[in-house]
Amino acid sequence: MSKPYHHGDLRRALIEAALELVVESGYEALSLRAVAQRAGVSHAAPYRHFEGKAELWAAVAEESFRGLLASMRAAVEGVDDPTERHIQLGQGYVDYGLEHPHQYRVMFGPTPPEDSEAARACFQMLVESIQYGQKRRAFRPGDSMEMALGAWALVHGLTLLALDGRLQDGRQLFRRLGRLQLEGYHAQEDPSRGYKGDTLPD
Amino acid sequence: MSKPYHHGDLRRALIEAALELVVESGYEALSLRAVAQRAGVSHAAPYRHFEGKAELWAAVAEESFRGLLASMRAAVEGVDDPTERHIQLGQGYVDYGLEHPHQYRVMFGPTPPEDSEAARACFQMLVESIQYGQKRRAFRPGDSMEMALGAWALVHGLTLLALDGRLQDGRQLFRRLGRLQLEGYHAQEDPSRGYKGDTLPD
DNA sequence: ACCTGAACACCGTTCAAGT
DNA sequence: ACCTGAACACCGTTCAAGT
Repeated sequence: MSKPYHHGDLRRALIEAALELVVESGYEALSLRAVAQRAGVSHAAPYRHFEGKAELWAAVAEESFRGLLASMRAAVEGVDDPTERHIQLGQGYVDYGLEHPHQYRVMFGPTPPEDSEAARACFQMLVESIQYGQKRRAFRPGDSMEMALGAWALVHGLTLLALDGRLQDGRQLFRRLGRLQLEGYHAQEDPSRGYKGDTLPD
Repeated sequence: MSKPYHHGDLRRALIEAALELVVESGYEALSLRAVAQRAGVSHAAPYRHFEGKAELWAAVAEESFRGLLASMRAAVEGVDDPTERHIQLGQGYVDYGLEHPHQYRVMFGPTPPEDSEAARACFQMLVESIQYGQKRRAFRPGDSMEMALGAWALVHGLTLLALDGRLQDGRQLFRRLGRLQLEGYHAQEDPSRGYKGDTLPD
């Protein structure tokens, strides 16, 4: 009989082993040979399932993006107010990064996955949160993708600065800075600021 | 006679060699052995001047932060209007990152320098730009360090997303998003938003 | 089809030995 | 004081050989 990781799913076992390694020993400890050893196969075996180190890392990143997506989804669960919802979404993002520092480094490290489905879904959540606020006329009209990129840049930047030890309390800081950014996003009645009610997208 | 790099400044020569290597061959090619070879010494020689790879990388990062500082200084040269000045400052930041992608990755890579004088000076420029705008009552009062962190997170996040190929035109995008963030920072006469003229710091 | 073991060309780091 | 050369324990990747 074949061993557990020979159920035709050594690929899966290697990803699991890589995730464990990265969580335990950090970003730098992730070597193909160590992963293979943990999975109980020879150091050459992974090459039957991945083109090389980069592809295994991309798989770990994809897996982690799914975790990020889940954290964002959980954070907005049942929140209806557009501003609160958007803040919660950012909070879910920052929280995931702070709680999974090594994985976050893999996700945005030197070898980011090129076509990550989960990463796109995360960004899509930000875009939809903006559009939701625009539909309710809580946020100003405008390019929702662009405004979402601004939100992404803020949470991404804050998360990385916090992980680099350049921030005191990234979580608390985000709550305040997120609200501050939203002040710029809020609908403003003053016409001199360019608000035009009829340019709202559907 | 001793060779050029033995002028008691092999340390300097190693940093130069490392910078050249990182610019030419990128972030991943930076190995101690390659640096030593380029400087024309044995692979063990660097250990007389640096504790190890991390310390050499930190030196390269410090050098690069000085370049970032210069780019920011040049960008605000002669700009008096607080809003324009702040936008220019961010532009100088983003531009440096986009023009020196590999160095930027070293600066904020897995081994960020712990006590970087130049990095502190960069952040200080952001803080002072906020305070300058507050003094002229162009920006709302509030914790200038916190507002500067928001600005830093935005430019840092945008730069990294652009370097990861997740953005189309980081430069143009920053101009628009920088202005959008500043809308939140602008002084607002509406008292319901918490503006209090007398809480301005000196 | 899938995995192994040896091999190759690299690493970072250490250390006795040279000048 | 400063550098070298050999050595050690690691890498990623390739490939003939085994089952």
